[in-house]
Amino acid sequence: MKQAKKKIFQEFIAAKGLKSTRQRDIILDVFLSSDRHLSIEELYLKLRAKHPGIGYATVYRTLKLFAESGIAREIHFGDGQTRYEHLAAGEHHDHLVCTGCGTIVEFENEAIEQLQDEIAAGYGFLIKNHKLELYGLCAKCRG
Amino acid sequence: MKQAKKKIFQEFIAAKGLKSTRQRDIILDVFLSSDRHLSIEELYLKLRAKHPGIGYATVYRTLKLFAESGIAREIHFGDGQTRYEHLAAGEHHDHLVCTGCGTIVEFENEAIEQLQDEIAAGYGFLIKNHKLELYGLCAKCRG
DNA sequence: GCCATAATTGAAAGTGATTTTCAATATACA
DNA sequence: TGTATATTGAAAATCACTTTCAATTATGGC
Repeated sequence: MKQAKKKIFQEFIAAKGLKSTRQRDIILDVFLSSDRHLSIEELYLKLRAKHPGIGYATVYRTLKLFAESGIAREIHFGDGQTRYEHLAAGEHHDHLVCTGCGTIVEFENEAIEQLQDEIAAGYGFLIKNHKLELYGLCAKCRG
Repeated sequence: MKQAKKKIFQEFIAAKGLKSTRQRDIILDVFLSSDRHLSIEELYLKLRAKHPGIGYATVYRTLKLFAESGIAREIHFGDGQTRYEHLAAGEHHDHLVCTGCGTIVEFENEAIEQLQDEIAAGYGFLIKNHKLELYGLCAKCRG
């Protein structure tokens, strides 16, 4: 599935008339083998550890391309940091965020998605995507 | 209901040992008589039209106070702008955002809220608040 | 009202995250 | 291989706020 995403990205690059570069390969590789929900800063530091030559701007630019190509999604948890998570085609999930320790849990719920579509339809909207985040305290932090 | 919010804010100010100022009164007044979901920039411009003396920093500071006092809520739609919406006590709603024309529709759905609590409970979380935004095209923009 | 104390203000400087600029370099294709 | 064009890294610029600071303004006691 890592290979599948790499292939999708290569095709995206080719279709756009862009070029395949050493940096993009490295960033994609490190990105795909990282935890999900990594902030750009965290990914940059991880990259720098093995590949000191890679610049900040390149990481930003490349992550945007990942999102554009569909293999990644940008997420904001309101802490001022942008995060990207890698995503399989068609996959979708929402987040539970612990405001105590920062733990992030992913979940999927078909019933909620369906309700959303119904609500949207009621207002004449055609939903393209959505964002659902639940903020609270995890079991540990509830004390 | 505008009066009710003004009263809540006055009480908040008093309880915190803060002062009631001309600027805060003006900003609150303009804020409450504005469309919901106004960005800070938009509110600032609207304010400046009638009250040229009011500074940017004061608007930012005052909106934060509104949020703290409970009469307003900060919202982010991922366009890099912070918005504030005025809110009646205990009120909660979510948003439908048209990515075509920017129209924002508010909605409430008890069934979704309940499902959220169930999901959260399943992971041991105690939910404090949540954010649900549906992005898509409104009836007009579906064309 | 008058004073003293402390909060508030506006302008400007400072932040932090992200973007842009630009000259040098690398890639793709003829 | 040559050439046109995309990409890169470093540094400067931008954007949306936040902080600083000296001047101004409320508030409570007398």
